[in-house]
Amino acid sequence: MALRQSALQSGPVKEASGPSTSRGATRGQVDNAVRSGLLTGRFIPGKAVTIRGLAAELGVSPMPVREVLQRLAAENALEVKPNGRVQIPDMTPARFDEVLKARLLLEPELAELALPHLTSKDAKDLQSIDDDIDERLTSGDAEAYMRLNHAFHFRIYRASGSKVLLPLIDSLWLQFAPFMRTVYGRVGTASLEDRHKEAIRAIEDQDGAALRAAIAADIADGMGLLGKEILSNASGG
Amino acid sequence: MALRQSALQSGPVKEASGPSTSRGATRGQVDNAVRSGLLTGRFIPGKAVTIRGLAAELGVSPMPVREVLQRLAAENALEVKPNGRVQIPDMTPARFDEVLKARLLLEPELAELALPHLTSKDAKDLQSIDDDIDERLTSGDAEAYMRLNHAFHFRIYRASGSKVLLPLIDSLWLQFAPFMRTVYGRVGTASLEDRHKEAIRAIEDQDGAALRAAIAADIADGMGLLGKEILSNASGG
DNA sequence: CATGTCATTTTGTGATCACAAAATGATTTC
DNA sequence: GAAATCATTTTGTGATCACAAAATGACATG
Repeated sequence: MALRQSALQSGPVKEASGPSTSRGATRGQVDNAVRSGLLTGRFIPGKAVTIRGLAAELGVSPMPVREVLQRLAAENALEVKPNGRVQIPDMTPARFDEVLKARLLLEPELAELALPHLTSKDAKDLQSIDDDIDERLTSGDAEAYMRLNHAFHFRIYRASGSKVLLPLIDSLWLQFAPFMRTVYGRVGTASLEDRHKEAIRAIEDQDGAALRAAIAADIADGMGLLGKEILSNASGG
Repeated sequence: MALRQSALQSGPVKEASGPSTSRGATRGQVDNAVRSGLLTGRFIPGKAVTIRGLAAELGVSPMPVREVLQRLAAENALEVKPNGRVQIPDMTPARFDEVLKARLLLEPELAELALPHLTSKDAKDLQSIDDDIDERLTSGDAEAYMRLNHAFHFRIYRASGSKVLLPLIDSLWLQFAPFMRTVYGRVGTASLEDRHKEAIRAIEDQDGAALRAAIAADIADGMGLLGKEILSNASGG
């Protein structure tokens, strides 16, 4: 089993909704399930993901699962090995450096692009999310923390209306999230600090340079913790 | 038909090679065919791509085509419309700006990362490619030019051994290539100038800053031509 | 002649099947 | 007892099918 805890979902994905819904609904459900599973760290790096297994778990046929796995493999969220097996890629120091570099190049940029579209209501929503995050950090709920941290960042990025940079960043998050989760499992979340409050302040002030700096610092801090861990575990199995 | 000229391939994709080859060979063939078709501009923006059509054209069943299209859609090289139809995305001014910005952020960076791995043999190969490019430019063979220009850039980028930045840049090229081709179809390739010679010189000198500058200038020049065109054709049909 | 309607065709989707490659585990062999 | 071998099971892949949604084009209607 490639999952950390229980199933991604208890029952079949479509059941009591009558004549189903729109085109590609099942694929969309599977895609969402796997994607959010990756982002919250419910998949373990190195573990294989089987088509039939996932299909059974989600109560669908292998077909939509096959397409979704190919899709995520194209985003480098999954790795298709030469024998066809699909697994969550292992993190390596080189890979980690690249992800960090790419994040630092793209995310501050997109945040600044989003800034003009961010209203004071957005700032309040972000504040609310950040409050939740603080709670989860102290309670040590890593999965909830990851979900909320993602929500915080992408609440900002999505405001940009970006159709190019946003998907690139999406791919990056899918790549480091599973590894991030394993680190939190080892060192806990208590020592985590973020620059969310500085980011919110920058949004309220509509200060582009400050927002850039806050996002960059947030990335550097968060990834710094991960970077230390990766060096101490050569091939963390 | 979504193709510009003839077929992507004349006959069936596997035929006289005995018991076929490795796992996922058919999918790989289809993927290569469509990918290189996109990069050389054989697909027209806005035109729909049908699964059965492509399958018939390549002489395979719809199955591997479905997976490949999903894959390319995940890289934003194709667009899955709400009704399930797959088409080559239309270029918009906003999209264009983002692609340009992303290219300028990522490609000079990756080029510099690749620099230490680039030998004098690579420089010679690049020189050879660039000579070919000059020929094609004067002869006006847009498709060959695009293929060679891609080969030039990615010969550099691939040397980095990157597993993260390279796929991101891959996605970007897949996004602007079809549009690029339509522009060349209108204005020709004669007016094209590039900074390839400066890049080669920088590689020979192992001068990181110079390589960055050459790549950035090459991107700005090449995309500048496209940018002027997009403004004069609101929704380029 | 333009417009709305309806039958026909095309297309994407999800499911199932058959097959070969690969992983797994028991068994044999040294 | 460790290692190699072989039968069994699991898994991915490509093909085919049935179905519903959507596109297409003919036709009727104003």
